[in-house]
Amino acid sequence: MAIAAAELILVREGFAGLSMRKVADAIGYTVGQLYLVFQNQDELLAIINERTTDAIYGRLRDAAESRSEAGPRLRALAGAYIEFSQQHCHRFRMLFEHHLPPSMQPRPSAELRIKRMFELVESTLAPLLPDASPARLRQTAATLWSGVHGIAALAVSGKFKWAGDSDPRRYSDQLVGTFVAGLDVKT
Amino acid sequence: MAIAAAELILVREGFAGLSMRKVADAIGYTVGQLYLVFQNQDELLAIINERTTDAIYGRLRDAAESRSEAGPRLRALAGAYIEFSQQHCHRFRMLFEHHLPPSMQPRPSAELRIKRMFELVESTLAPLLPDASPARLRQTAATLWSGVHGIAALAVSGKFKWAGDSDPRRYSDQLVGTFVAGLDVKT
DNA sequence: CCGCGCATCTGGACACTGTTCAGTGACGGG
DNA sequence: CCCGTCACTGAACAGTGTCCAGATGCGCGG
Repeated sequence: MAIAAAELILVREGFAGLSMRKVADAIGYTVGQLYLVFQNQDELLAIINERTTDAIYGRLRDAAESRSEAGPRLRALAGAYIEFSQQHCHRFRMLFEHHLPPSMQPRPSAELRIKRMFELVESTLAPLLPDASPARLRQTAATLWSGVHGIAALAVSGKFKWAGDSDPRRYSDQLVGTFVAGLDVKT
Repeated sequence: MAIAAAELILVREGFAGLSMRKVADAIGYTVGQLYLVFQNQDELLAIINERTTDAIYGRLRDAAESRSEAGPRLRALAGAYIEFSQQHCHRFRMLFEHHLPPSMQPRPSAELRIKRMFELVESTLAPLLPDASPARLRQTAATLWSGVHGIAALAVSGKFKWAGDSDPRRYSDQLVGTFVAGLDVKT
């Protein structure tokens, strides 16, 4: 399958080294044939990104099931996200660094997957905010998860190098822990 | 100057539309001449990124001076960061989405600038953690700032669209506010 | 078994990218 | 006036995404 070959190239050579000709060569196809299957390169990349989103979601779900209490569960979620970003840094980076041209709108299935991920965070966070309105719960989940994502993004970019300690798990644990503690204060 | 022209193209056409030929044409140079000034395209982009970092630093410093109390000051810092990312989304995106090839190591001045930015956050955070060790202070600053960066990054990518409320300032205020409240709990 | 029609696929072509470098031109000293 | 040196040019190379005229193969009617 073309998608599998493309993912292999992505993992091995990174986002910039992923060209249509390489994918075609890898599976014995012709470039032209590839354009009969995919509308253009962006569609292929978008499909890979959806698969990456699925993979992340799977990791998060597994991590959530490993703990029952809300606090540790959130920490496990964040840790799984960080870990995925480190292990599959090229796939992770492409997911957030590749942008569709304005002429192409994202496929609806892609937005569904993002929504599903946020909802997982939301439902994990819910027990900690029993009295919050749905809107507030959603906003809080988005805030916390953006923070976790920021740690993953900067870690993957190597911007933490200046700090002697470069284990991003420590940052995510501290972020989730402190944020949750702060939530308790306000209730 | 070539850099100014390149920044103009970047702002108008985005990161992907910034080619050496366009820069050369814009200032009446020849491509070859550009390669006498810059070693390659990556160096030009790296220089622009340094200027972007400077611009962000300036905004943060101004924002820090507008408030005296630590809490509001941190909120102002985060707000300025978010605002910059929205106003100069293309420059902001290139700063974090363009990666030097492994063969090129970053210029030392670039790392200095990043360090300077983190130190600004650190010194603003210091009054809230009077008893913390320098290492812990540094880690806490990195954690908080990564979170703020995550909000900016996701907002610029349009990943917040699914949430009805898309004003990223609200997220940053909540993140900083809750995080600081959480810090108080632990002391 | 032959010949025709159709769908499928191919490989080259086009416009673009970063990068290099042989050659052209201008300018100044003898 | 001639020659040397230097700056500069624009063409060339290898790569990219994308498209399409034409070849190629395949099935079916005769």
